[in-house]
Amino acid sequence: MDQIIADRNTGTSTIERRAKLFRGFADPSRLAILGALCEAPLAVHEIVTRTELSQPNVSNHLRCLLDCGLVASDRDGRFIRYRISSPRITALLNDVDALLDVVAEGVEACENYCEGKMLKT
Amino acid sequence: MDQIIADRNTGTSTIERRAKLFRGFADPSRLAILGALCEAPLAVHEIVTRTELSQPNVSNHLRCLLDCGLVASDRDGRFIRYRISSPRITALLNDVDALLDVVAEGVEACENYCEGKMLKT
DNA sequence: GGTCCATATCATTCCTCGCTGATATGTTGT
DNA sequence: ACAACATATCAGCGAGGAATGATATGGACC
Repeated sequence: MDQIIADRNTGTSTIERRAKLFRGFADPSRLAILGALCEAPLAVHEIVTRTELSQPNVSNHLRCLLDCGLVASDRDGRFIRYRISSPRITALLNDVDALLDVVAEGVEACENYCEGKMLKT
Repeated sequence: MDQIIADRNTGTSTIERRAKLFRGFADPSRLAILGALCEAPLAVHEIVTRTELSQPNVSNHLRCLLDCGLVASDRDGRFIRYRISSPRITALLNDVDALLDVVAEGVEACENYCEGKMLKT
């Protein structure tokens, strides 16, 4: 718990880094995108089709995921193909599912905070 | 990606469950609390001292974490001792640190979204 | 070069959530 | 029963960010 106040000089502590990374995953749209990319690399319009999200919305989230280093992109003709940047990401998603097996009902029940937004349509 | 639209009847799809769980971790205050509890079970006032968060704030977050099943509580005299509910949680936190080793700079650089809030003081 | 398609950007709106301050509940010891 | 401490609850404020619609960029093919 020393690290709670550590890195105060750098402006971003270990905890804040963790929180920021978690935030990257804490959105249904981004999870839908990552889930689709976990199966295969996809171009933007393919992601749009599969997730049924709007194109600007997907593009915005992809930029966020790209800046965060969670996905990578390669130009492929007129398309830009996105892919998961590291197998650690799929590993993390699997761990979350494993944890959900234990705490699923609890998470559903939590109405105070973490109400969250729903995936559109 | 069929599961994106699955469970529409239940109101909560797999993706939304995942997002909700991630949200539980996507806050510096809750991460500080969980980090402290990972080392040892603690009473509320001890968490307040270590994290330097306000007492109502800690209490609110603990309620959220308790409802979500991420922590458990036992009465111990006039104290209420909180503890991590499952070793899978510490495992998840370790995975996040492992992923951070890879994408740390990227996450720091992401200014578009996920600006996040800082830990107080 | 011009048109089409794929993708990115911008401004605005709306909603969620975290923090605070005051207060309520509850438990222990005298 | 009362005093003191530990914890929980509540209303209100403020900020961050997600989605939308319109628009801009940019490569590919004729």
